[in-house]
Amino acid sequence: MARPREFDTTEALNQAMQVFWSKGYEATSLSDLIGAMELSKSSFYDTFGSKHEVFLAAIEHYKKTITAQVSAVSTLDSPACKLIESLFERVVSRMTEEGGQRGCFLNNCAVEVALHDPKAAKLIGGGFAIVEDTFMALVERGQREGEIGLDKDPRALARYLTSSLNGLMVVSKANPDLEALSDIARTALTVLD
Amino acid sequence: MARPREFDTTEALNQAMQVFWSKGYEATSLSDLIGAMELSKSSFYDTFGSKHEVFLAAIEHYKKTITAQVSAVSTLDSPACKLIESLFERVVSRMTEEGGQRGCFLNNCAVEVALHDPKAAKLIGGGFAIVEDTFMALVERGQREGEIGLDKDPRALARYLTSSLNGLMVVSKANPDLEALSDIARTALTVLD
DNA sequence: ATTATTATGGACTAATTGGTCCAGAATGTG
DNA sequence: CACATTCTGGACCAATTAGTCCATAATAAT
Repeated sequence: MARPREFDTTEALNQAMQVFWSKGYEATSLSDLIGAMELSKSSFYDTFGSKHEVFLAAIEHYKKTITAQVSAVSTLDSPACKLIESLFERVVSRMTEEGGQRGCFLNNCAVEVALHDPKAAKLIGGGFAIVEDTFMALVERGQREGEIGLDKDPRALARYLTSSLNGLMVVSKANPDLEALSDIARTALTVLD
Repeated sequence: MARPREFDTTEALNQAMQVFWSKGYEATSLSDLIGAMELSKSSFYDTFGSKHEVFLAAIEHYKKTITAQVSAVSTLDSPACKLIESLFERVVSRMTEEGGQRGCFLNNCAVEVALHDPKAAKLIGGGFAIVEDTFMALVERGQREGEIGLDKDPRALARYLTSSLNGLMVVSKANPDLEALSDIARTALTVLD
C-alpha cells in the first residue's frame, strides 16, 4: 500500500492554498488539507509542522503566483492605461463567471485573519504591496506616455487602485452582478482621466 | 441561583453580533456566544435555535444599526458632498484608531461566508443595498445642489462609493496606515468632481 | 400558598478538532 | 541480498465542537 512518491512540495502547497482559498482558514480542517495535498497525516506534520505553518506558506505561495501574473501583464507593450483597465476587466469577468467567486486569496485572508494573526497580516501586507508597486509602475509609465496627468501622485493612485480592486471583490461576493461590477470598474477608472 | 431575568433579546443579539464581528463566524464558539449573551446554553437553544440562526439574526441586527447610523448622517443639512466625504473620513479614522480594525461586519461576513452560505449572502446583499441606496440619495441631492455633474449616473456612483468603502476597509486590515488610507479616500472622492 | 411559567446548571452525546507516535512497508543504494 | 532512508496507515490522545435533555430553582400570577 505504502508507496513512497517523490512529491512536489510546491505542488502540495499549491493544493493547500486552493483549499484555504475556497474555505477560509478556520473552516479548513486537517483532513481537508491532507486530502488535497495527497499526503499522510504523518508526512504532513513531518514536512510542514502545523496547519498554521502551512497557512503562512500558502500565503507566501500565493504571493509568488500573483507576482508572476501581475508582472506578466505589466510588461506587455500596450499603453499603461489599457493594462490597468484590463486588470480590472479581468477581475470583473472572473468574479461573474461560474465558480469564480472565491475572490482574491489575499483579500480573503486579510479580512478573516489579519486582525488576530500578526504573522499572516505581515505577509498579506507584503502581497498588497506587490500589487501596489505594480500599479505604481504602470501609473508612472502612463504619465510618461502622456495618458495620465503629471499632476497626479503615482503612489496615491496606486494605493487607490489596489483598494478599488479589493472593494470590487468584496461586493461581488454578496452580489456578483455583471452590470453592477462594470459600473464600479468603469467609475473607478475615471480617476485616471 | 437560577433567577429568571427579563433579558433584552435585542441586547443579547447585539452582544452576539459583537463576537461574530470580532472573531468571525467559524472562529466563534458556542461558549463565546453564551458568555457574551449572558444566558445559559439551554436558554440559548430554546430562544434562538442554533448558532447559525443567531448568526443570521446578528446580520439582520447589524442592518438595523447601519441603517440608523447612515440615515442619521444623510439627513443632516450639510451639502451632500460634504456628507459623503464625512462618511469616508469616519471610516478612515475608525480604522486607524486603537482597536478599530474590525472593519465592517457586513464586509467581514461577505468575505468569510457569502460563498458557502446563501441565506447569509442574501442578507448581506440587502445590507450593501441599504448603503448603496443611501449613497444614491446623497448623489442625487448633490446633483440638485449643483455640486455633482448631472452627466453622472447616480446608481453607478452609488455602487462605486459602496465598493470603495469596502476596499478601504480591506486594505486597512493588513496595513492600517493613516497616510495610505487618506490617499485612497481622497483619490476615491475625486470621482465626484 | 399554590400553581404555571420561565430560566438554569450541568450531565450527557456523538463527532471532530489539531496533533503525536510508531511499527511496518516501499524504495534506492550498496 | 542487505541496509538505510523515506513514507505510510492507523491507533491514540486530550480538548473542543454543536447540540439535547431534564430535574430543579426562581419568579409572576392566582
